[in-house]
Amino acid sequence: MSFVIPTLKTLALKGATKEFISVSTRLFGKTLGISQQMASNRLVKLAEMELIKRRRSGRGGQDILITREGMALLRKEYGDYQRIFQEARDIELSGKVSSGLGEGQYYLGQVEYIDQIEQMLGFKPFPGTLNITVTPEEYSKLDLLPDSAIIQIGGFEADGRTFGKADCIPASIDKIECAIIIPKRSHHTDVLEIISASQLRSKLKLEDGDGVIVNCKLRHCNFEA
Amino acid sequence: MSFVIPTLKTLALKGATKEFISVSTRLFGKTLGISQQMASNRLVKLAEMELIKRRRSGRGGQDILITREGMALLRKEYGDYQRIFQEARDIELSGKVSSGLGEGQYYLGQVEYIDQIEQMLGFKPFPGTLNITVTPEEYSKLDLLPDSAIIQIGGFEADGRTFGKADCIPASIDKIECAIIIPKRSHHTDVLEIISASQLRSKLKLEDGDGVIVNCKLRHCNFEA
DNA sequence: ATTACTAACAAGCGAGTAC
DNA sequence: TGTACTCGCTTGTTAGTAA
Repeated sequence: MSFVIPTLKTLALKGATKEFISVSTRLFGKTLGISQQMASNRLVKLAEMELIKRRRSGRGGQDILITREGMALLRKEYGDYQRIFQEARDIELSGKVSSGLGEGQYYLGQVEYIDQIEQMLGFKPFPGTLNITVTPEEYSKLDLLPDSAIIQIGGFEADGRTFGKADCIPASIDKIECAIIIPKRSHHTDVLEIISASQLRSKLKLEDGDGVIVNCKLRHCNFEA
Repeated sequence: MSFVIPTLKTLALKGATKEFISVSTRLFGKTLGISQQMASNRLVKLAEMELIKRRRSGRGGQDILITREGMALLRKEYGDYQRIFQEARDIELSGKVSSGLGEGQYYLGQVEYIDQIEQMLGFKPFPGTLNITVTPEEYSKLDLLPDSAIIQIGGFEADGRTFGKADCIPASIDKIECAIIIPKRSHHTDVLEIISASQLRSKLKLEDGDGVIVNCKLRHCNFEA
């Protein structure tokens, strides 16, 4: 699957990031230095992976648009290069405090999750989340994070039910240590759920609609064991 | 050769950009999701291509450092992503006017070169170059340019001599149209040679040591024919 | 513990071709 | 024009192993 990134990148450079662009397999193959057949094959596979959307256009042609997942892949790649050239400005997400129970809330009622969070993040979470509504553009900044910045919370089974996995991203709000928690299954793109050792809403005197900035913590990545 | 970029990128993320880092083929393979043998193989090939430098370190280990050529490759890749995410700030190189005959000068005495420049760049070059001394860091910004921004001037033979190729990059200085000319063979990393329709030195009233900024022109890239 | 060879296998690729 | 299938050939990959 080593062709995925270069192929996607080439499509992105042609402008398939925002709208459908017309792509012929012959010309596309030429720009990639491969045959028409392989170009066709790659587009088929990319479509199967749901990294691009394809649409037939009159007399045999086709139009291509990169999906959200595809863009997330490219954005992560971009983040890598920013880090290489040390222009990785800190990743900050800004949004507004909002009410409503998120799914992350649910995690804080399960002992297995609480124990994992305490062990992995170093604090015992307050049993409640602070919800922050962000724009999809802000949300997509999370894709810039390297894998090393993401802490996986494992799922488990209890009472015959399965409890899913979640990603945690260590962060801070107004210098207060916290973490973004993202349940693996559910894909919102507009609300961040924040956990912390204390109740952030009262500690920071936040009310619905107040603007907040979440600073994601980056760690240096080393070889894995 | 599709492994080159991902392998180099991984090494860069580990810190092989500035100094030798210790790399074991087993662990390196693990981070790349390939076998120890393949990791070894890739490092050998990267070294053959002179994209990395290798050095043995005690009891079988090895140290890796990415070469200038390797970094140039990564920087070009980085430029692509900047363009995808539309954060491609204009590429500007700043330096100081200097004297001395550059090699580019030589091109402007050959009719075959003059004709090509006029045809490709749209102006008949003044028979002399403006030399601009830049830091290696500034110079390396040229690696961010996409291939589509670079115009190739072909070589030729005459009088039993071979005359080499050159790259031209359309640019401007103080809104005056010009181009950077880079002979293919010679690798300076500290002086830019500028050609233009008129004598820039007199037109812009420049003297040795004056600071100038060269703005590279980017064109939109489309599918090639 | 290393690195890197060889041999067997798998995956990637392009030519030819059908639609 | 266009896409995409099958079929050989080539290349990439791993296991086993030597150093």
